[in-house]
Amino acid sequence: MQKEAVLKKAGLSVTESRKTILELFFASEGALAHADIEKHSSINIDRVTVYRTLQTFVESGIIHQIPTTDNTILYALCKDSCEAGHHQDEHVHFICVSCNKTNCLDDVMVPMVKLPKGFLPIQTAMIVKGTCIDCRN
Amino acid sequence: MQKEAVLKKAGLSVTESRKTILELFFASEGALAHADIEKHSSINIDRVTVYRTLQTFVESGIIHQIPTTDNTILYALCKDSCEAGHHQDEHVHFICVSCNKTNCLDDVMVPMVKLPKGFLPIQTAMIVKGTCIDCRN
DNA sequence: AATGATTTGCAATATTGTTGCAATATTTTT
DNA sequence: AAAAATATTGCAACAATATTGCAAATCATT
Ligand SMILES: [Mn+2]
Ligand SMILES: [Mn+2]
Ligand SMILES: [Zn+2]
Ligand SMILES: [Zn+2]
Repeated sequence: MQKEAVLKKAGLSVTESRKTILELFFASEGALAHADIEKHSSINIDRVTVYRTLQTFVESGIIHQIPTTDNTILYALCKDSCEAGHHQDEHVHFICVSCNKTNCLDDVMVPMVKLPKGFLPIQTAMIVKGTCIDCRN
Repeated sequence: MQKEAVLKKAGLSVTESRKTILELFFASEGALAHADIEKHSSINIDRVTVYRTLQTFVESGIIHQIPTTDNTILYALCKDSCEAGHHQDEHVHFICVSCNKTNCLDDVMVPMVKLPKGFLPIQTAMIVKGTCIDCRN
């Protein structure tokens, strides 16, 4: 889908900042952190705008978050099937310890897991750390 | 195991800060973030010392990290079987969206998952968000 | 108790995140 | 196509979080 189409489908205004950030996600192999976006965007986008755009994109179901253990949040494009408020991204995420890229393994679904009595699951994330296919040489 | 024993087993000096922080983990039901420790420790521990202690504890296999999507890192006690450099904590973590506590589900192991050719896993984390047993009333 | 090694707290600095508000850009209406 | 209404952006100021070097204090060893 085109940048503008994605924004319009989500009911968002089409602005330069949003198109530029979306462009970055389209072009990127792996997931992006706030800092990546601030550094690599073609035009200059204010730090605050980046924060707000990422938040808007998450809420609109355009991108999803990937938890990490380094005080950053990673973001990656959602499938078209994701919608505002209701994400459908239960695939596994792979963080390469060598190149440090994070991949969405779109074809690997997060397996169900049986929880103790009383725990009611809503959403499950699975993050695998290891060596990615590009780094195994 | 006693506080001092834990530290000695890890080959660490036994200091007031370390005992106090360890105490907090023993007393806490759920996982702790840096901020929790800074706020709730009985004696006053400098912010920098808290950072350094957490790092040391992770490296020594005393605590393990839990990834989140809110720019914090959560920490919880490891099993006795964990050792420096080589953690053995592949259990599921449960974050309650109501009370916001994070539990180690020590008895729920992270299931294996088949990765695409070429991806070599080292460690897997699984975080379930939902409603915990205490909040289902 | 004295020595040496490690840890701690402070200060200074850097990085990251939040908020209000006026200026600008976008969408909708006329 | 212009005007009006709405939404977004950037700036500034601030708050919160994280990092580093170094001297003082604490801890382990003798
Ligand atoms: Mn993903
Ligand atoms: Mn745990
Ligand atoms: Zn790699
Ligand atoms: Zn709860």
